[in-house]
Amino acid sequence: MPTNKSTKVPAAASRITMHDIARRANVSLGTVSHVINGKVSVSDEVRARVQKAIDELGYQPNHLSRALRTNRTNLIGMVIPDITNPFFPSVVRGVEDAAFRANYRLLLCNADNDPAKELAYMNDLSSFMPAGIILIPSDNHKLPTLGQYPLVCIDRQPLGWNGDSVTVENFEGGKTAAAHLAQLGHKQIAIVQGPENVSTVGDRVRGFLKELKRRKITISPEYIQASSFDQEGGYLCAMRLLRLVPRPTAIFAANDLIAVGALQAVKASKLRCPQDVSIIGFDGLSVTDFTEPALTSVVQPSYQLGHAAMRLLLSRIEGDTAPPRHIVLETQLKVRDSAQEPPTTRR
Amino acid sequence: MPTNKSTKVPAAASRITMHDIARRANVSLGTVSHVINGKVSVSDEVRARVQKAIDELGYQPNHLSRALRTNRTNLIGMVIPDITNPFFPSVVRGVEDAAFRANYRLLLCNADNDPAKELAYMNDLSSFMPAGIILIPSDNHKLPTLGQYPLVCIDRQPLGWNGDSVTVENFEGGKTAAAHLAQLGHKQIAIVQGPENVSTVGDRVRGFLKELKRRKITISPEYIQASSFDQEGGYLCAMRLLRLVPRPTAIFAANDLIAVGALQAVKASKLRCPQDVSIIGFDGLSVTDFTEPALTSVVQPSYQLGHAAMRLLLSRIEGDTAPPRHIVLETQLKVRDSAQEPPTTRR
DNA sequence: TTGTAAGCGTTATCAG
DNA sequence: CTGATAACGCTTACAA
Repeated sequence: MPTNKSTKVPAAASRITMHDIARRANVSLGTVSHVINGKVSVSDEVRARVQKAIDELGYQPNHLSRALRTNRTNLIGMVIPDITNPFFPSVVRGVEDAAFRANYRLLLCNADNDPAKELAYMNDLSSFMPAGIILIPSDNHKLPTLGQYPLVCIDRQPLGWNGDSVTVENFEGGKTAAAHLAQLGHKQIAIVQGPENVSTVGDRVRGFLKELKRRKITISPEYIQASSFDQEGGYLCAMRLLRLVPRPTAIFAANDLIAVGALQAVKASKLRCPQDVSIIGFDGLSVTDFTEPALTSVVQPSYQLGHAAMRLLLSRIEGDTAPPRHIVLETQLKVRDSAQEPPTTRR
Repeated sequence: MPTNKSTKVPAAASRITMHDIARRANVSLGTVSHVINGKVSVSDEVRARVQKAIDELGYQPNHLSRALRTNRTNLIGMVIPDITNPFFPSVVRGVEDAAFRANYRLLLCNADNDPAKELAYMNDLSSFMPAGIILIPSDNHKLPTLGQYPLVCIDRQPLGWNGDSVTVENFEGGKTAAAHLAQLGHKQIAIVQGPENVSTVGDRVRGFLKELKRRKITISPEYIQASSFDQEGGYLCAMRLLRLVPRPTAIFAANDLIAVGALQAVKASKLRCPQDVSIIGFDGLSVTDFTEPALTSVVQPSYQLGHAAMRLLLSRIEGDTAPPRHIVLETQLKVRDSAQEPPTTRR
């Protein structure tokens, strides 16, 4: 180990600054700035000299000092509930791709499904002077008054939020799922819904029920179970449903993890899916490819969700002051192997 | 729509600064800084006055200007191949949790498995004066000379990299997998390995082969297939293997997605897993819970990988100048249902 | 077309 | 213990 009497880390070799460029190119600091930003015209000769110096010294502008001056960074704050939830990575990717193309960078925060942590992050983010923020709320709690940057909410909507948003047609998606089961001939249909304080869930279930009603299919209260948004919850709720008499011939799960749990419950009950019980999920996670049978599911365009949100945010950043926009993306039924005709009507 | 003659967005209400605090508390700017940073002692009376002003005005320090002065932000740059790959989210989460606790924030970049994009991001990151960088390399390409901040490499190792790193015992993990299959009685064992330019893969396969050799189990070259790191690759390679005579009784897959593909190939070939063909994967992704049968796999501690890397980085940030450290985490065999005795030796 | 200088919000040095 | 003041690296009027 090298002897080092000083307790301090030696100062890192400092970066190349515009001063260095100016000195080497024999021009003033302002001129360097002019060629870099291209807002003020500069003679070709000087421009070339400056450019040469930039290349030779490998100069890279300092985002921070620039931000301090212009009052805005090229940072986009993104606050999500939990990157570990398989629905979110592709949303994040959608945001990042759109951001990267426009030369913005992503400051990612996991609020951990904790509104307090979410708030802490939102406040903290403002210290970075972000160009804008994208939020996937942890639940539908009310948002405190925001800072001075544009904000777009994705997926779930905070209570009373009427700023920009990008969501999917949860209500329509629910209807689609109901129509599919009804068309297959199901009459005994059960629902495993998710947590009540998540706005998307309510919409899905309401759409589902509405479509059933339209088709004069009634569903008694004990056929509706509320679960957490995971596999265990789906398993437990489905177990309860499968013991009912008459046993439901189909189960609508409010998301795919619940659907996977329900599938396991069917198997654990020595029943077959889809021959005895059909299952239909929501989300279109890739895990639905791997189950046996592959899950029929209402697919959300998760990547598009992020991408659209970022594009909307960009327009705000560029000064678009139109009234709040609410972009709603379509869902799509992906028919696979977990739903077919109910046993009684089978030929 | 409101009439708005000006094309410019009205200047946002500017944030509260230290000047505002100073004015309200009737002290100088420097004094405010002193109470905030606590490095210089301040009389209780003045401290209270300043603190009161801070609370009343809801002051939050500006990270950017602070960074400009101190030459360091509380940002951690993290460059990963693709957040959409199910192995990475939990690594990211591990990093973020450790970072958050120490009051650092995460700047996340998807290099998209593209070394050029990776390099671009690494350069760009330095413009934010990050306190440090965590990199999961896209492949084993050589790293260019880095900037002045500490860097920790996770998982895959760049060629010639001898700085700090956190990896898992891929070699040992491979041996474990081999030992498990051998103990079950398998003799006809095949391998579907991943891309050659990813350092982790080679280690897994080498460990696997070494253990087989030690046990005097030979494996002919056509039993080893190279696949991409995904399900399709696994499916195709496994299909080829299953047509060989004698047919392998077990397949070692270099990662879980490959294993899932292999499982589908077994089913498509009208064979049963594990009765006819055993499969063992690597990673311990949650998808292995959902397949039928559930996959036996060598589990990597992905969250720990990120967490340990961030803690190592923190120690560097705080000035630890010890020689490069190479942390190697253990893998663990998770025995589930996809591997059992080969058909011939079954009682 | 080029240069000068003020200022963004902090920290840190040095007098008072 | 408190207060001026320079400096961090950059942008931007404005002057030359």
